[in-house]
Amino acid sequence: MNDNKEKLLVSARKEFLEKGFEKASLRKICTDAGLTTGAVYFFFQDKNGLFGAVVEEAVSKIQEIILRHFESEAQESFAEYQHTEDDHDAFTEELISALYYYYDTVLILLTKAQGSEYENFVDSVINMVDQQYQKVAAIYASAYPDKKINEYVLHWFAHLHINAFTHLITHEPEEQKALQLIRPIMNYLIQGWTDLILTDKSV
Amino acid sequence: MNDNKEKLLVSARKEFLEKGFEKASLRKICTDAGLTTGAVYFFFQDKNGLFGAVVEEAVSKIQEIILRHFESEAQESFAEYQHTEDDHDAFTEELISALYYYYDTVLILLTKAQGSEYENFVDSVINMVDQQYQKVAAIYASAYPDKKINEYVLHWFAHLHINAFTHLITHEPEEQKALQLIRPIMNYLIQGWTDLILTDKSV
Amino acid sequence: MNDNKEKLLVSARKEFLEKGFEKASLRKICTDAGLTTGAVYFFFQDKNGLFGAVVEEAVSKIQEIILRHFESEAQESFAEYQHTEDDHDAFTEELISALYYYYDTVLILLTKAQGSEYENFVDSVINMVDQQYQKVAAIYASAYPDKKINEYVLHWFAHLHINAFTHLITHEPEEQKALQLIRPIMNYLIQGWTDLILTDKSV
Amino acid sequence: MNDNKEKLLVSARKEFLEKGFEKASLRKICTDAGLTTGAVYFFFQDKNGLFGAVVEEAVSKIQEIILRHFESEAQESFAEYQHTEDDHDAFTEELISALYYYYDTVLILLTKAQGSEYENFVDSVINMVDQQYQKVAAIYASAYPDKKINEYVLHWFAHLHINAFTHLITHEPEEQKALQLIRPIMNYLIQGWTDLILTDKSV
DNA sequence: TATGAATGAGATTTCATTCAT
DNA sequence: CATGAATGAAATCTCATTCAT
Repeated sequence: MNDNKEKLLVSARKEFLEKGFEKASLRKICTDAGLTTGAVYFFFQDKNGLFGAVVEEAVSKIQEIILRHFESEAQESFAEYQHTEDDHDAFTEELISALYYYYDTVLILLTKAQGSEYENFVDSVINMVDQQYQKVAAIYASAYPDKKINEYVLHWFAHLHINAFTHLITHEPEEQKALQLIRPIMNYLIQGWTDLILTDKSV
Repeated sequence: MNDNKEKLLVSARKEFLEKGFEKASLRKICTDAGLTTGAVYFFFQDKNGLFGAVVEEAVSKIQEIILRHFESEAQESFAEYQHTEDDHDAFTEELISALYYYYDTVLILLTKAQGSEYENFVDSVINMVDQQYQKVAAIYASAYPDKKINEYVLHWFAHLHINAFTHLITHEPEEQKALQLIRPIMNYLIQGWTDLILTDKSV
Repeated sequence: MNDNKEKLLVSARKEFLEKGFEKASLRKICTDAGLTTGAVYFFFQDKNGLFGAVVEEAVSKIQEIILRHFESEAQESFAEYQHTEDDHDAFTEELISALYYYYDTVLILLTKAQGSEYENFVDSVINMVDQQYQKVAAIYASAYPDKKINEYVLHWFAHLHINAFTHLITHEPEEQKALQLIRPIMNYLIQGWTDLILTDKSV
Repeated sequence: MNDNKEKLLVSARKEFLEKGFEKASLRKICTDAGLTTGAVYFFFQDKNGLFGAVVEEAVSKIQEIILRHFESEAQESFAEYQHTEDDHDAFTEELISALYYYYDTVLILLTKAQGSEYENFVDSVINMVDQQYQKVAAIYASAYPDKKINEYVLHWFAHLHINAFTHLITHEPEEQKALQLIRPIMNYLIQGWTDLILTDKSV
């Protein structure tokens, strides 16, 4: 890849992390990269395009991990589904690993994307999770005909699931510690699934 | 109170809600209120001052409710503390009531305050909760000498407690429904306290 | 005199001294005086009028002292003129006394009047001195027919004479010390008169 | 150097000379240069930066001349010091030459810099002179043990020395005439040194 | 491939002044 | 006698974007 493009990406990541998308100055990004203002427009469409280039690898990796996990879940029968705790752990670990691999970028995505085309990234991930949750909940529901799904709580849990990760990466900079911290939290979440999301139809 | 000041406040609230603090245009706020740009500076210090005037009532009401709840908790012995579920419900209801009373303003505070002097409002509330949690946890810990406190999870629960409310108000516009939704969630949170925050010292 | 008018003058003097005429804020002046913005326009024409009211007493006193001194000089014959050193001392003392009596106001007049109708006050005083110097020089010249007047130096001396006072008041806050300091300087100036201002016609 | 930058500098110098730093309008400067307002911010940091660019060459030239003169003085013994009148004349001429070379700019610096980063330029020059005067006075004092230094008059003479130049350039637009006028004045100043600055200790 | 220059629209803010009451 | 409200014009500055070279 072109040297200057890489320099631009590096200083852009730095600037976005410091100032956020909107307050980031293209002039400063270019100066820091040893280039001039117009250079950005050779390599990228515009400010948003630059931002996209900064985050796209992390974005697609994260999406890929989540999607893959969901697909594997989807192929399981309900009976199998009960025993996928190992899968779930593996998924959590892989996700954590990716989040910390792209640490700065993920931070940008989570806290500094306002105004950019990725400002809804977290929401979109939550939506993905939400849809998956709905599918899984439907399976559960068909297995327990006397239970019904609490839609709102289901949404909240999708939110919570992702929030557990975002809170972690914004508060614990070390991956190893993060891994230890996330486990009891995930268990707590799983427990909530059965306790909260499925409620008695009679109520 | 002056008529035009009120108009200014109304159109400011509208603009802040639509665009967020930073992208909100004073020009537009004033034009919408039928005034000229400089008028803001008669009634308020500056853009931040205007924002403050828009949110201050809600802010102090919310803080007052939380603080009052914490003080009442502080005056209870540990034995009593076990039986304060009613208090807790009352607190939750009062808070929900305030949040929905100041619906738009709360939404601004939660999602549109970036760049203003209130951009850390949610964090400051979480901190208040966090400190209270630490006190309560210390009481628990002294009651169960073989348990220790998981600090990170404690922080996360403070975050979660507030998040339960913010998620609610950003996803459920009707107060009555909100009240029904929040109850099982609060119970789930309380359960987490004993399950997650206090762990065996031996581990 | 009206109480509020007096208050206005006091806080105006303070503000002008701190910020200078242009940067002084009428709003602040009025607030400090416990009044509102429009009040100034009842008592005074405008900002310049207020400034004028602040300085006028000092201005006319200073002008009166100088003018009176010049008039007394004008009534003397050349022979007498040689012996007016005492007069000169008395003048110097009276001027110093007035300058320190109106200390703050004089400071404003000398260093903070830019932009006001009095921004040329010092220049106008220099002009008065200059004109007097021209008269006196003409008398000298007619007494010494082989000498001619160096016009530029004459101007500069007028400037210097005043500058000696302005430098003094801007650098020495105590009147007594000022009086001691000014004497040798005045002597030095007087000496320059004969040495510098009148030069040989042949040259 | 860029054409438009030069145009900007030219119209800025004109505007600063007419209105002074604070009242100068960037809009007008840019319009006069045939550019838009923002253009200034490509070439310069801000209004102050533009002002700096307008005056910096003159400033450093003037400082350099004064500093060089002081250094050469510093290397002389007291005996030699008595015979440096030629040096002094050369210095005066060089300074006058520079002042008139940068005529407009010097005028700006002397009378129109209020509010800019150069508003204390004259004072800083006076300070330089003052410090040099102190050194020289100390040499004199050690040569005449029965004399003491009059500090205030010393300061005033530093002021006067510079004032002689500023008065000249603000009142006499022709360099040749200026050169003729400054000589007797400098002599008068030198004479004052021995007469005024050193006084009998007994007094 | 990149530069350097410049645009143009917008932003907030300041302030003396006016005027109905 | 004074208030309180509002104006309106101007100010500096920021910035993504464009484009000829």
